[in-house]
Amino acid sequence: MASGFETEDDDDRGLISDRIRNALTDEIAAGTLAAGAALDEQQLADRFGASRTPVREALRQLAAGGLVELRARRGGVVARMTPERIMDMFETVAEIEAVCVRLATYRMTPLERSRLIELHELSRPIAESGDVDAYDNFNRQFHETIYHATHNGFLAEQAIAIRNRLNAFRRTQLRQGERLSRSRDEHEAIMQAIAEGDGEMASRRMRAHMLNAATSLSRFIEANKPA
Amino acid sequence: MASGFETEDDDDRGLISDRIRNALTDEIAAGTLAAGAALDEQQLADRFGASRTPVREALRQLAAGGLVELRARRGGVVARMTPERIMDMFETVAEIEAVCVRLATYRMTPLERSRLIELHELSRPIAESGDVDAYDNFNRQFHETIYHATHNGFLAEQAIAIRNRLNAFRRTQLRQGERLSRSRDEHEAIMQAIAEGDGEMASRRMRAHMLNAATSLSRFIEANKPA
DNA sequence: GACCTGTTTCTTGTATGCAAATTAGTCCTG
DNA sequence: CAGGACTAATTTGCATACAAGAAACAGGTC
Repeated sequence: MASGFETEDDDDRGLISDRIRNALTDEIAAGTLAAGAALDEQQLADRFGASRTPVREALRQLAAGGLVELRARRGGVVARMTPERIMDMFETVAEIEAVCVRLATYRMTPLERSRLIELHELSRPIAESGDVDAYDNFNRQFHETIYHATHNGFLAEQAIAIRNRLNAFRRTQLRQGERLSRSRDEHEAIMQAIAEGDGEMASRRMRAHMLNAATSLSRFIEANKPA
Repeated sequence: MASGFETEDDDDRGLISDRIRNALTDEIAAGTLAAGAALDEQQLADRFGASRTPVREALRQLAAGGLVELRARRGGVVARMTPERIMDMFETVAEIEAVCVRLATYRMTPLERSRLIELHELSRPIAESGDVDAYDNFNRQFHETIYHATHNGFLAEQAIAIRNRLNAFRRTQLRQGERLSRSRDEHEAIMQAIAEGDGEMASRRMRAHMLNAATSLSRFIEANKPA
C-alpha cells in the first residue's frame, strides 16, 4: 500500500530464484503441488527453464517458511500437514491475533481507528453480496490494519508470516456462504470492544472469532478427507 | 534428547553449508560480526575453505531467519537492529510467552507439572551461586518446558524460533548479578499462579517477567551505545 | 522363499566459470 | 571546484560440471 512502485506484484522481472519461489508458493497454496509431493530439483529446473541453482535457493527459502520440508541429501517434499498441526497453527494465529487486537486497542491512532471503522463499514455490502473472494480480500486488509495498529513492526511481520503460511494450506475452499455474515458479526463485536477501549474484551472476541473460523475449516477437512 | 546419535551437536561433519550457517550464527550472536557488517561471499568462502555455493545457501537461510539482510545483487549485511526493533521483538516474545503459560496452565499433564516444579527448585542454588551461564541454561529449559506443555507443537516451535532470534542479538552481556535473583522470584510467582490453575494470572506475570528482562537489556543498550 | 549384501543408478551437495549489474573511480564539462 | 557521465573493477546471479551419498535393484546365500 505505502510502497506503490511495482506495476503488479513481482513476477516475470527480477531474480529467477524469486520467480520460482513465488510460483511454487502459489502452486502449493492452490494445491497443484499436493502435500507430500516430492520436489525434484532437476525436474523443477527444466519446468522453469532454469538451472538447479536458483531452484535450490527457492527451495531453501520455502523450507525456511515452513512450506517445504528438506532432509539432507534426500531432497524436499511439500510439507505434509496433519489435521492436528493445522489446528495448532490456527490456534497460534488466533492467540497472536488476540494479542494484536489488545495492543492495537490501546495504541491505535485516531486515524487508524477511523480507517478500521471505514473498512468495517465497507464490508457490509460485501458480506451481503456473498462475494467470497472480495470478502477474503477485505478480511485480510481488516486484520493487517489491526496488526499495524499495534505499532509493533516485528509482531506485525510475524502475524502476517504465520497467516500467509496458513493461507498456503487452506486450498481453495472454506467457502460456506453463511460463514461470511457470521464473520462480519464477529468483526462487529470486536469493533465495539475496540470502540469502548476494552482491549481484553476485544482480545477474547478476536480469539473466539479465529477459533470459529478454525472450527469451520476443521469440519470441512473432516468432511473431505476420509483417510 | 530423543535422538542421541551425534557425539556433539553438529559441527565439522555433514553439510558444509550447515557448518557455515552455524558458524556465522555463532559469530553474529557473539558480536564477532558486527551489525551492519558486509558479508562478501567470496571472502567467506575463502575463510571457510569452501566455494561460494554453500556460502550463498547459508546466507539465504540466515536471511530467512532474520539474522542477515539480503538485497538483490547488492549482497548481504548482518541485520542492523535498532533499539526500537529489539524492544518490539522483546514485547512479541513476552506476549507469546504469556500465551504459552496460559495454555500450559490449563493443559499440562501432572508429569509436566512435576517436571516444571523440579526445574524451578533446581534453579534456587544456581541463582544463589550467581553462575550466569548455568542460570541461562536453566532458564531456557524452564521456558521451553512451558512451550511444550501447551501441547501445541507449532506454537512451541514459533516461541523457540523467536527466542533464538533474539538470543543471537543480545551479545554476551545482560549479566547483571541482581537480575538473577529477581528473575527467579518472578518465576516463583508464575509457578504459584500455575499451581493455582490460574492461567490468566500466570499469563500476566509472565508478561511482566519478560518485560522486566527487556527493560534490563534496554538499559544496557542505552548505556553502551552512545550513538 | 526371505534376507542380506554388493553394485548400479539417481539425486543431492559442491566447485568452477561466465554474464549481468552495481559500485567506485576517473575524466570531462559547466 | 562541483557535478555528471563514462569506464573499469568488483560482486552477485546463474549455468554447467563433478563428486559423494542414498535409494533401488539384482544376485547370492541361509
